[in-house]
Amino acid sequence: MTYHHGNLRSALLDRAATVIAEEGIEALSLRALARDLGVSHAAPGRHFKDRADLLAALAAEGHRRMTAALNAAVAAAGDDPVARYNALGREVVAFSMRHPAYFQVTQHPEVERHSDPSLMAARQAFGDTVRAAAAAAQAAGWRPDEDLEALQLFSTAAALGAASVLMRQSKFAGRPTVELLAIAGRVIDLVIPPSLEALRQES
Amino acid sequence: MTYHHGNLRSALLDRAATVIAEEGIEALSLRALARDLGVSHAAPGRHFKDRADLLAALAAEGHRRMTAALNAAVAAAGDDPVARYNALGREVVAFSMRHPAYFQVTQHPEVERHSDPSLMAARQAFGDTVRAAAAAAQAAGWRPDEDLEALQLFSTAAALGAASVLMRQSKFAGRPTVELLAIAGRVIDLVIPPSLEALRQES
DNA sequence: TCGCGATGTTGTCAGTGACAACATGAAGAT
DNA sequence: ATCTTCATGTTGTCACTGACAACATCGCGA
Repeated sequence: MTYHHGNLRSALLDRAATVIAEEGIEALSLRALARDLGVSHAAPGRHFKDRADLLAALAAEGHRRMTAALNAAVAAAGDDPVARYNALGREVVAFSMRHPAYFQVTQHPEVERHSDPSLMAARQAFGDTVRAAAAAAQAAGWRPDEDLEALQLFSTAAALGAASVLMRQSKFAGRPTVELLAIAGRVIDLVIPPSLEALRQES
Repeated sequence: MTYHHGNLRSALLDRAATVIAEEGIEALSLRALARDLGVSHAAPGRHFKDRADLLAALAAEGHRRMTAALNAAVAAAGDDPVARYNALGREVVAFSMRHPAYFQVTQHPEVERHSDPSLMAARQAFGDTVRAAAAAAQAAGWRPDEDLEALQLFSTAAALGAASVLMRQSKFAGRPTVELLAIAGRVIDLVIPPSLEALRQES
């Protein structure tokens, strides 16, 4: 019988994402992951310093995937900076529905306390993407007199907050994703209109 | 030596709030609470069915305290429904800073999955307070054409999301509370202006 | 004074995380 | 082909945890 799994680190991360999506972060157990993957209880310790280290790695990957998705959504939205930031906000919620485990782990307070370089770098890149899009929208005419830090806090809080509430409030459970995305879209439109043209018509 | 603590349930909840504020929810341990309070490891089991039950009780208390604080803030804001809802939003963030443990436990996904009747009632009362204030603000002229469910999601996501981000993002750590409340105030003003008069001047 | 329920206690079991020491596999150097 | 080294498995152990059982004490009401 072979001792070498060959790809255990990736398998642990993938399996962890499945468990988190199904049962939540607190249900994650290194020993259970090892059992699921057919290795001994100490094998995960060869790839991750401890349970927090695995969660940090998963959160780093989550941030990277989310940043990539946001950049893709922004690029697909054309040249209008207001439409681009609106698309970014909608993609935050869409991403959380496509990847509940990655989203949850990026937002979990236990993980945020972990000072892992890879995670901090991924978080920084996420912040840079949001900041650049917010600054461009403001420069184009959205809330020009507002402090950018407050604008950023406002828009990320609304998008991340809406994603979290839609994910876990029982009143939204069971509703079709397309309906939840529509509600989220209206929330994002309250944050920033869907286009510069729409912004001009508001004023 | 007396066997009867006399007030163990309350002491457990108080001590749990302290541990959560200092170390986070995942650091909470029933045995450690029992040690801290000088009782045996099984004593907490006489007051709470399990660890999740204690967290649910703490979250129920957190919701009750937050609802009371929101109602007080709304009442203190006078008769203008727009000013009242703005004050409610600011109080969400102020409460989270005064009572970090209660706030965290009300927002924790692990706790939200717990179907405890007292917690669900407290959550319902919180939702009723927010819904009533949002409906009154809308009736007075704030976003009159918008779906109330989307408006509510927008405003609660922004307020709760801002509170969470200010609490745990390292870029805000160490800043004086008065400064964080000022940033939060600007975020809430972006959700809803501070008065009906200010709302009229925007249009 | 007695009985009963509330609320403590000691004890046990299974699971966990973390770590140590040992075992195997793969890759590179000779 | 062989040897060495590092990566990555293994078994084992310890302390802590949650949960539960059985027993012990306390307080209150009859």
